[in-house]
Amino acid sequence: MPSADRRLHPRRKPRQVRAELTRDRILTAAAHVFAEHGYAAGTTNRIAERARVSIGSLYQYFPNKDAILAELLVRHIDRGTWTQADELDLSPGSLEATARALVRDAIDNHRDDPQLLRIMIEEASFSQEVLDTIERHGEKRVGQVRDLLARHPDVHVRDLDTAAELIVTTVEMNTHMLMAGPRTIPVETFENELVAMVTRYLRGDQ
Amino acid sequence: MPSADRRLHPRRKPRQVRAELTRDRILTAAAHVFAEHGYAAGTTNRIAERARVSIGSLYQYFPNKDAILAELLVRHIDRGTWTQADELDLSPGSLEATARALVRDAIDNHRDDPQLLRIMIEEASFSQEVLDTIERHGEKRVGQVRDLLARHPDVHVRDLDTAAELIVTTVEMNTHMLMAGPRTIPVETFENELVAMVTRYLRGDQ
DNA sequence: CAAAGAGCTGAGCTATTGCTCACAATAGTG
DNA sequence: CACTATTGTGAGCAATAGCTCAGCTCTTTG
Repeated sequence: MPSADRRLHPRRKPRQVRAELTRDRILTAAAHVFAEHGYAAGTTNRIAERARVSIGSLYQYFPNKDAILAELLVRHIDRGTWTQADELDLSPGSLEATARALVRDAIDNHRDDPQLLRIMIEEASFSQEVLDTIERHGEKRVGQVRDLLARHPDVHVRDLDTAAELIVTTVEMNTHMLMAGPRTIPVETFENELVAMVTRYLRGDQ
Repeated sequence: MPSADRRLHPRRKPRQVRAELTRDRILTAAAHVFAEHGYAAGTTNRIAERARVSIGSLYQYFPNKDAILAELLVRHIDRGTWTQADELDLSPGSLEATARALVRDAIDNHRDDPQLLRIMIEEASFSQEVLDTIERHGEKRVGQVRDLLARHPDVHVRDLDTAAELIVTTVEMNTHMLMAGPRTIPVETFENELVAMVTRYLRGDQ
């Protein structure tokens, strides 16, 4: 299992529609296989088999296994989450609504394929390039939340940076746990409590 | 990589001191190797090498690779954490102290070897037997917290069970994130904010 | 001290993986 | 249609993993 292969870009760019289709089939299959078997046990041969594509074709578009997961991850990140946060009500008294927006965003983000996201978050040992992408994305989110908190009149916390980091992790991870495990708590209950937690923390009236 | 081997118990029980020593050496080495290379790349040969023990000896005490991580995990779980929670002050006004105890507990639990714990939490694909152990441990903790909340006069939340689950996950995961990544936030600041969050949530004064 | 069993060794087996490459099939172009 | 570029194939290679086993060394015991 070669771990430090830096080449993540396809060795051949698709020029015909057929090729683009094959690429997509591979990615779709990979998503299913990774979600079902995990990253380590999700072999490239299995992916090719599931995509009804020869193993050779797979390696025409992806230089190695890591690149497949990387592409999957980048696609997931780029696919417009976080669109709601810009158009938020920042007037006094709207803190709970703001918190709810954040929580909803996280929940939506996990709905598509919680298993695959689990793999991507937990199992993968990524190359530095991909790790940087994740890191940047995380910082971006924290930054956005920080700005949001800074603008909102109802927010009273000691340190904005810490608060932002804390909130992002809390919302993300709790949602993650809820969707990953056996659904023992109804989603609405969960959402309400999580929103309550974030709201009360941010409001800060002791 | 056989994944569903149910036999987790050693094939030979140590009867001489020498054997017990070897076993411990293997476990210690495994902890280091897993922490350093991750689970997948932490090969049994590497573990044996680091333990200065032949690969054959390793397989006399552990039927397979999974069993090693399993033992490591069980040991970590069994090693008395959570001792503080029983002797807590439950009088009115002590809510923050209670929350702080929970947070401190989590932080202490991560101090020994955060890397190894990271592996154990994230990377391992465990057998059902080990998963059950983890599950039971998690439920136990949530149960303890639930009882704690039920007893404390200052706690005002809608649903105790959800609150308990939420708190355990939040405290655990935030701590986990803090210790795993590059220490960007000082521990005291983190502790204070996390305590504030939990306290305000539990107090529930809207 | 000698027999017996516990403990230990490591070359190497089996299985599997990520991946290559020589070739075949198909699509685009004059 | 002929020719080229693009796309697709899959047997099989090299590497490496987990793990076995025949036989050695060390402890214990009488």
